[in-house]
Amino acid sequence: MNGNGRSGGRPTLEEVAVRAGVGRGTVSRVINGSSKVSEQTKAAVEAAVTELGYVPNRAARALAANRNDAIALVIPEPEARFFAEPYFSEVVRGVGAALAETDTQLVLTLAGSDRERRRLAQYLSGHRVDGVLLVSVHAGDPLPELLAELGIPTVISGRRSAAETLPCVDSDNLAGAAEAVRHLLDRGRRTIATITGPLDVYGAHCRLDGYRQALAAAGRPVDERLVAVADFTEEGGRRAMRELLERSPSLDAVFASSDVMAAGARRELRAAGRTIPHDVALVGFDDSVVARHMDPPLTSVRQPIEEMGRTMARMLLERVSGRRGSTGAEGGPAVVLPNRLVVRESS
Amino acid sequence: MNGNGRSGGRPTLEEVAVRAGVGRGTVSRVINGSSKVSEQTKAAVEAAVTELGYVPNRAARALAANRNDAIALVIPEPEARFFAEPYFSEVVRGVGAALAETDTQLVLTLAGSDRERRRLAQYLSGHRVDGVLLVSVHAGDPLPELLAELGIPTVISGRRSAAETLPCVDSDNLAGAAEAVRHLLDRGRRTIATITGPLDVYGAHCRLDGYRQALAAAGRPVDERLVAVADFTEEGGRRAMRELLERSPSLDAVFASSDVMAAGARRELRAAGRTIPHDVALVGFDDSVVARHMDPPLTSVRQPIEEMGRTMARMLLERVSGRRGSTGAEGGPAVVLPNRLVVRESS
DNA sequence: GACTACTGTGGGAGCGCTCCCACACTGTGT
DNA sequence: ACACAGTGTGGGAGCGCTCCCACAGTAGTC
Repeated sequence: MNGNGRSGGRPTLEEVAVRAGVGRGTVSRVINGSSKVSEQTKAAVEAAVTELGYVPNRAARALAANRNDAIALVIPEPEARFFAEPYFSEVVRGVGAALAETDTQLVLTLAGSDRERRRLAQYLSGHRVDGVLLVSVHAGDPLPELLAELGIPTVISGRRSAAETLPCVDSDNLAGAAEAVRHLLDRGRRTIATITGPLDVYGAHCRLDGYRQALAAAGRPVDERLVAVADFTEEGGRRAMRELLERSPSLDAVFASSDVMAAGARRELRAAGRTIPHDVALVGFDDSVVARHMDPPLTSVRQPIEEMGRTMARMLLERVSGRRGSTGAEGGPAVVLPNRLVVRESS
Repeated sequence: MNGNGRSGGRPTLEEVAVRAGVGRGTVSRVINGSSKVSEQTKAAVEAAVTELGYVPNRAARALAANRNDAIALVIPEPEARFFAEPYFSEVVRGVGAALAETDTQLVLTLAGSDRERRRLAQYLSGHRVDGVLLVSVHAGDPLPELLAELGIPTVISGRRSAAETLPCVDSDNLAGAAEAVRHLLDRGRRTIATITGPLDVYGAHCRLDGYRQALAAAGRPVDERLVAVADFTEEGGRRAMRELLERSPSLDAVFASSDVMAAGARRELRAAGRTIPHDVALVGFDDSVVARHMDPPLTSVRQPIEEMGRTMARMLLERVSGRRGSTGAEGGPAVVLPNRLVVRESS
């Protein structure tokens, strides 16, 4: 009937100890894979554990050991809407995969509205997680600093600037963009325009740099009239495309810094009577659902999002256990993963 | 330097009590909004709490009260890939919104591979969460039963059959499909075909029923040659469309039970030289990104996914606290939320 | 034979809460 | 005057662990 009845309840470590004919301490040592337990007693304890179906009580462990065996994944809500598409679930999958081996929980927290952010800050101050994974942090976000003050290990995805101080995992935006542009050059395109994201976003900036470097490497001059700045939205992509067509009607290729902007560009190109890829080749970035279902299917730069998630989680776990081992070693390494161009019919 | 130094550490309830000049019990009562505390002492305690920046220790609370203040959202991985698109993030957003008010954590668990499912079962047996949210459960899934045995409150999304026994939240698939078909009839379409999902999936079955009922209500006979069964994939949709065109070349409208299948159908229609919507009107289901970015943009039935998430979470919280209040009231209510047709250029 | 030097092991203390019993105090009725 | 319920309140006990000190046992050394 009730959940914690006398003898029917879940077994405790103490009961395991009695069953195995050893002390509590010994059982604890076995459970935690600690050293210095004779093979014999270890076997006895393990037998008792399986017989009783013992599962450690997480709360008790957390209380006694002053840790949580949980990390938080913080999702900035408003953004999520944009780049949510496969991104979100892929990150989660990667993180989940990395965590599957450990017995660390993944706690999901949304931080969209200001109210939610305040709650989050308060939540984190309660030290209810051992570490935090931050996805797509803005340059001015106070969260990383707060976490540093609280001494909570943090890993972010995507550098906020070239001089990122926090441990982070990023994809090689520059190389990805460069590859896209090189691909267009290889296809014989001569006048390649680009639609960028907001340039205060570091990733967007890198993609533009990649565009420039690829052209430069091919000995082509970079015509600034072929660069249009947008905001990662479809409407923005559309507007940018309109501008580009006006400024350089002779363009024959466009590299958009996101699939969604590419979708906007495609609409505008169609409206202007240009066919894809015949008149204008189009390449996007993200390799999202949008890319796969566009007409024609969009060539796009694929980020290894799942792997980024996995890497982030692993880095964080390392820092968590590192700190537990009293090392204060700061100075975050930045892991940069390669991107891959997925060629489809649009180019 | 270290995280749990002597006097710099986070304040405990006891310290709050001392500061406020009251006993521990009283502070606990105030914190938990419990009854029977005089306004005066309550104010004093609250002052002490803010002065000290007190945040209750979740682990201690969980241990003492034998609850977790956490619920799990179980995501069946393989599926996630398909219907992940906005679905996943929207559910999470809804659940998160509902949880924001309480101080319940959202723990995310993936259950893709068999190994992961075993780990999950083991995890859940540890009673580490107060309740579980199950997304898209298959008819034969043993998880619900396991949870019932463990006495862990559960809410699922989507009924597994007409006689769903578990508390669940679903969208009105039948009515949504019927509305889509009615819309096509209103547009003057005469020969409306449908592409269904696998019929052992209850939701797919309902959508087909909606199709039939709408036709019947309009006094149209249901021609079984206009029904093609597919599997929710794009390729399946394509194949089904091919069949339909062969069997009934004169069709002038198609209702597909998912946007992805509609995308497949669209490809096949194009290949067959039919224009959309001029020759054939097309309607999908889900109102996913695919629908918005299709060419032409796809009319689709929108499920209130975020609200479903919110509702699920609320139901679960209710059951969790209900059970805590020792009521064993079983017999799950099924909440069915209305769908809405989003009309775009494809019809 | 007494010394140190390990290796395993048992179990006390304590983590920060909640639960609940006991104890003031107030009133009200006899 | 006495008993009685009712309201606030204090604080003991205990949740199930981990940490760590103490101690028994064995082995090697002077």
